[in-house]
Amino acid sequence: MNRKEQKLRTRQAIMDAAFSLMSDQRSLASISLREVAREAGIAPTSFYRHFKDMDDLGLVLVDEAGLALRQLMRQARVRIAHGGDVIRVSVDTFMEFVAANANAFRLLLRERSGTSTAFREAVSREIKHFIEELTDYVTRHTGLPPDIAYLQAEAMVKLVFSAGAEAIDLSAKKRKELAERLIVQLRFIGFGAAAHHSSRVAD
Amino acid sequence: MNRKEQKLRTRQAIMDAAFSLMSDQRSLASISLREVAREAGIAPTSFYRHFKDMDDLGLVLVDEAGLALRQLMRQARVRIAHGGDVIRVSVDTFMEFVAANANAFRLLLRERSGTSTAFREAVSREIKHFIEELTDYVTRHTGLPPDIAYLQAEAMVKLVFSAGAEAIDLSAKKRKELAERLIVQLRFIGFGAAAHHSSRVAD
DNA sequence: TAAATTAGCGCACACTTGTAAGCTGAAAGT
DNA sequence: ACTTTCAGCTTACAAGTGTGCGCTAATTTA
Repeated sequence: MNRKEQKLRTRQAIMDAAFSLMSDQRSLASISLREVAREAGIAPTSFYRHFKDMDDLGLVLVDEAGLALRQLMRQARVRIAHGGDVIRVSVDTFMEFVAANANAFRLLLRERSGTSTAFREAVSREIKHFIEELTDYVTRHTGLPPDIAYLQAEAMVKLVFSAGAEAIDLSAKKRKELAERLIVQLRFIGFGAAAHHSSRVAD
Repeated sequence: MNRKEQKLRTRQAIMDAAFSLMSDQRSLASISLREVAREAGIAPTSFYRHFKDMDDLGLVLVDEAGLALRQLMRQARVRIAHGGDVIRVSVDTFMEFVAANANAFRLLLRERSGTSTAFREAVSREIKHFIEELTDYVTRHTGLPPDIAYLQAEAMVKLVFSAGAEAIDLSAKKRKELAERLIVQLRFIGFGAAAHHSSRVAD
């Protein structure tokens, strides 16, 4: 019984090693299998007992980052339920996530426009997930038709991710300013979507 | 005199080689100096007669891509002057650029969240340039105060780039659909910004 | 015309990389 | 108690990397 457990522990050590080798200066693509093994404290060839190759590892890491992102959303929902402005709470929660899970977020950002189709698709899925959840929320709370709600949610998520990318290596102060700007911009979108809808209805 | 000219030609051959080695599967970071030299038809060590190292080359390429982007803006302005919807013309022009200069755009996208601070700053500068030009346009054509015009322009540019990133490996048909969605989203922002302004004035 | 400059080359070196092959010892299964 | 399984190891190799050094041949300068 102890055997499976130990294997899982090593597997986790490999994943931790890979994450910790990432930084603003190193992308996953620039990290070698041997480096990861070294950091994880195993022989290079032992790596293969856990992952087919570095790409295989990468996909698992993307999934993990996506998971963290979904936990973030759940946390945001809890906070919103406790009262407070929806947009502000969401943006603040997101910025906290970016600051706390910088490497995970960097991974998502980089692989979004990276060289591997599989990676890009994996990240794409995570973002789509995000958009769909928000679409759902928007339709339920504004009564906007689904197509417009989707456009609004998509624009918002893209803006938030774009701001997150910018925030990732900014000082806390600058990040706060960025968040404030983002909040206003999100309101533009919300307002615009609502106006677009009512002008259509008026026709 | 022929000496300088030949040198420039080789330099250009190196840059062309680097660009042509890039694709959706290969990033600049994954291309070796030796590969570039091979593609350019020179000895590996001859590379150093033109660039300090691959990073040096990369920065020059980012600048080139930025230049192409600015030419794009100029072209869009010409088209707008010839009549037609501003947003639609801009989006169409942008999408044409993305399709025609896929590798240049990919370079910008990747290095925006890449591992080199110098690269990130270089790309950041290009995008900022873009935003400032648009801010200028918005203030002149809507009479919005500069701070709101900036927020609007920033949001629009971010959305456009985000869509460009998505469009880059899409079929022409899907790209067209994406462009249509983008246009609506940009209108949301324009509308929202204007509404935000007038509600403030009303206070 | 003689001297100086320099783009480009070949060779060489010290590394790093991914991964194949085969061994070992301990845990799990019988 | 015996056998099977298998995580992790060592060793090994071929391929690729960046770059220092010194040469050559042609252009530019004086």
